[in-house]
Amino acid sequence: MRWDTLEEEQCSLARTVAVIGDRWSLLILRECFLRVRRFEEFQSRLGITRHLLADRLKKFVRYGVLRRARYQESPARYEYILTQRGLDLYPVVMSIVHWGDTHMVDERGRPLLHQHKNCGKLFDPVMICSECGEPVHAKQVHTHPGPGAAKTAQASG
Amino acid sequence: MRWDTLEEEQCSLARTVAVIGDRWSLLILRECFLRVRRFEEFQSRLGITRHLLADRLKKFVRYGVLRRARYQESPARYEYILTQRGLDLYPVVMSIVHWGDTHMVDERGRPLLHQHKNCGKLFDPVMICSECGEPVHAKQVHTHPGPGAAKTAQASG
DNA sequence: ATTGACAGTTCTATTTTAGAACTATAGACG
DNA sequence: CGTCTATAGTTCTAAAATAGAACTGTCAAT
Repeated sequence: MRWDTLEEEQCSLARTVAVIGDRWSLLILRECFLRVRRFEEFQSRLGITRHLLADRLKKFVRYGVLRRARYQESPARYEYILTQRGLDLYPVVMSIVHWGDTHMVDERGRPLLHQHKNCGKLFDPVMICSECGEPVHAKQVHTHPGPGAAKTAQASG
Repeated sequence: MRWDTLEEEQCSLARTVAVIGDRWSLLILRECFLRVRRFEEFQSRLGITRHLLADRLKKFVRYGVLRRARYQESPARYEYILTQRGLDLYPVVMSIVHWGDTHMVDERGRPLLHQHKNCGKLFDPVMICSECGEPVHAKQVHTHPGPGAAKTAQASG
């Protein structure tokens, strides 16, 4: 398997991994959700090399996760803003953060707390079933091939 | 930033990314949730090089995501089984799959459908607030420094 | 005695990433 | 006018990670 064919796989996980499945992409995405938008700010907060940052931002724009918006004329300056497609990655980011909060914190506790504006409380994300509303756990799920499944027996998810 | 210090960052996302934040790790994890447990089966399903597979499995064992269990004596043979810590990564995997199902499918549709055994229906994962039970979206969340926050202003999530 | 299954390890070539320097535009400073 | 700073990149070489293939060791079956 080559990485440039990853997005062509018959697997929604593999295709998403083609977009966000490397370390810098996920860290850049974190910054996006913390309202960072500009090249210099991404670079200085993350310590990423400018080369890679430019590459990853281009990739996100290409996949429609970010859009490049001019915020100033002469000299033209651009910032990177989450699209709806990018905002839809929020559950991915939050579930990653939540696993870290649960399993990777040190004795000092969580680095960041999340407040739900709607109810005002500090919260954790919970994954529920869209149909019955109950929390879903790995062992309660059966998978079946869907319409886009590969013909041959193949890993998909 | 060097990758070996990623897990020491004051950020639950960065620490989790140290565990699962590369392409092969996420694909291996997918296979784990599809009940794959053995070296040869991971290798043949994924096409990953044996070198990297051995490396990633060791890393998962080191982080407590998988445990290496002997399933046969003479010759000793081992398989890799999700721990509770590993099972807790299910929301991460499902949210990635769901984003792919929403934004990356081709005209044939989803490769895989998910059935919730409890209610019997095909479902999508939905992220809700643990406190009020309502779906949570990016723009409805405020973040605050927690007890484990770095002293200096720093990106965390 | 040979083959095959299984779970790795070891080796070299290629690709990716790190780290630093460089480019370009334009306003502010003196 | 000439220099400095801010911003958003691009280009270059060195180091690290990954790809791809071959090899190791144990034991059962033929």
